[in-house]
Amino acid sequence: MSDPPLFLAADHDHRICARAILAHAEGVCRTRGTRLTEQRRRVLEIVASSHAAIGAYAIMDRLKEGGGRPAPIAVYRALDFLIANSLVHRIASRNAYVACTHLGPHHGSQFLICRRCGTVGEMTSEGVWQALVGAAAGAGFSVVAPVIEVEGECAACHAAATAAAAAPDGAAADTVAGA
Amino acid sequence: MSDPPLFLAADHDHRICARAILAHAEGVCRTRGTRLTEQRRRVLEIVASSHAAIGAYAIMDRLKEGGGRPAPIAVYRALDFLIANSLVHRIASRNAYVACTHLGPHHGSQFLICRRCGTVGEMTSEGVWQALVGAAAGAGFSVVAPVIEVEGECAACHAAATAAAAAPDGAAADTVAGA
DNA sequence: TGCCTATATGTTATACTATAACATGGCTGC
DNA sequence: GCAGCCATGTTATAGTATAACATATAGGCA
Repeated sequence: MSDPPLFLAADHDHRICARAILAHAEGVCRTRGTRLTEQRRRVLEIVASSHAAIGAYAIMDRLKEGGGRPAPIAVYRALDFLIANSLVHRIASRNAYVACTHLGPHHGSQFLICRRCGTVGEMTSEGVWQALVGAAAGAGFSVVAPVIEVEGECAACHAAATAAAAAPDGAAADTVAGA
Repeated sequence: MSDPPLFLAADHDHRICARAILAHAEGVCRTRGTRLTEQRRRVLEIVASSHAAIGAYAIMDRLKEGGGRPAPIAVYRALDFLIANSLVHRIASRNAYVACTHLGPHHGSQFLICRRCGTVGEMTSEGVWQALVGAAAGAGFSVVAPVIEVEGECAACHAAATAAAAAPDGAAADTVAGA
């Protein structure tokens, strides 16, 4: 079990992540005979430009920076394609989208969404899957497509918040926690 | 472990469910000193009128049948109150709402949504919770508010679909499965 | 090559979901 | 009564997603 960490340090070189995601997408499309068109590629690049989820209209705004005047439907079409090919995931609880970082076959991811920094970690826990399928089966329910999106705190933000709370009256306290 | 079944038979007397939900709501409000106003009660009645999730605008339409002309915000305010008091749950993956049927204290429900009949079963599996918290902790993530919404098939619909698929060329096949 | 077809994109309009901002009403405790 | 809080009314708008139809482009095949 040498899974890569779900949450990378804030100062990691994100270009490496983005490149890996794009390279993977090209491979997937080549294998399946589908087309990673310029528009789809640009949407994927934008979605993959950070580990936070991004909304469809924010994607559209980013596309406009490139000079075009895309309509919402263009973004949704690209997202539909990317989601159908498991290159992007929809975060239903946020109406937003993240690039898939689990670059291999698997059934069902769980998304860990940090409430402070917004970073989304994609987890594929066999234990969670089995617990869920087992519990559902106990109710006679057969699982098809689980949506598991967990709001919480990533390690870095949790540590920062804890440190801020412990500080007696430091100026840093409200820059992180706010409450 | 004598939990009530998550999915009741299609022909169950739903008035009993609805009455229990309303009675529970009255008890909760009495205990907390909050007010189950007429508007909130009517919204809860509508949400509790079936075990399927219902959208905010469908609730509004149902309210109109009663003669009023409620604005969307009125429905959302009532829903906010009901959700804050754990009397109603939001199904993020559907932008819809269901009445809480787990009438006691608990942390985090899992929702099983039948793709055929739309019925939502509310499950509170300790095993799923522990698996999720444990797996998240392995990534240094502390869980605050999980959203677990599982699309699948309830036992009744699964049985009906299986029977239809097994029938050689029965007329009933496409009335259930469609594909 | 040139046509044909399937797929992708453009264009316009609209549906669906949710909230902001401010005014009004009504209950409760003094 | 009235002060304060909570709930509701009213109007407007923000945010998310899709329908319907026209056009363009890539790639296969005669």
